[in-house]
Amino acid sequence: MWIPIQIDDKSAEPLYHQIETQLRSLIISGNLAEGTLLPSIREFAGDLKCSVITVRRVYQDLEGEGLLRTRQGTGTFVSHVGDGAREEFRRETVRKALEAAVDAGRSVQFGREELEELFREMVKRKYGEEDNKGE
Amino acid sequence: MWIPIQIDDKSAEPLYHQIETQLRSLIISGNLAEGTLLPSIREFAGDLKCSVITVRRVYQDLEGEGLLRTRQGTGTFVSHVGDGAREEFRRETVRKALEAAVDAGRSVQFGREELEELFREMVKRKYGEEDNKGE
DNA sequence: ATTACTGTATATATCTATATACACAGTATA
DNA sequence: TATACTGTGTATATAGATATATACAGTAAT
Repeated sequence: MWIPIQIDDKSAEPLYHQIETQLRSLIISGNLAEGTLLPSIREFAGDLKCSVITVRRVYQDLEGEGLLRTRQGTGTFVSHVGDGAREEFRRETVRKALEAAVDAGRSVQFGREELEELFREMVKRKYGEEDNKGE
Repeated sequence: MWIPIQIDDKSAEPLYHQIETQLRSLIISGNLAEGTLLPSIREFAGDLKCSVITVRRVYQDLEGEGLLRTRQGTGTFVSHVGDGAREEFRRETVRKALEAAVDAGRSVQFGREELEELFREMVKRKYGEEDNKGE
């Protein structure tokens, strides 16, 4: 099975992290349905041109997050993520990042309005084009 | 001269980073006026119970950001930060953090409204108490 | 049982971040 | 110039993050 993962060699972001982020997103978004058998660590490593250890780490991490289930000798599957757990997970991910951003603002004496203004700008820039081109 | 820096030994945040963040905040906020002679790296290291190298790194980093000026043999001073540069600096700091947060949201398929809602919650939680106790 | 797949465990290599010691060099003043 | 401060440069220690090779163990089908 083919999983669409794009690796950027020039990025400073660690290899395992790039894979994790993208695979996680595929699962959370439902692009990989519950029960899907993922490629074996060796096959996936071949596709991604990395070692099996790196793929294994990704599978292990996502299993730790409850997104995958593994059975030795059989393979690694997309596990069932209840709506509650899925929402909790999505929310926590974003909440942490937002908290860091608000803390950053406070550390340089950003006022509430000032922060909100900059946030609106960023949202517009990042979400704004979605109506035009659906990449 | 005494600089109010609080070190949390239990924190996972690196020592140099805790010092940098707080000292930067003191300068940006104007609590340390332009031209102020900071403690020597040795004196400051004594206050903070860390090595002079760590203090030096802090001074060096903040000098790189244009917040400090150093003259060998004389000392390290708070440099003049023009209003433009100060605003640019504050804005960039927060902009980066906000961008990371919005990217995190998009990576888990957060919609615009959903993200804005969570942001409002966070702002309320972090800024909300300021009317009650002025710490 | 043999084969050919699965994932697992251990040990290791490499790099970066963090923190340090200590010898060196500039500055100011008596 | 001697002294007593300032910051600087080099070399090093330690821990954690990142990535790997290789030998091991479970599963399923022949």
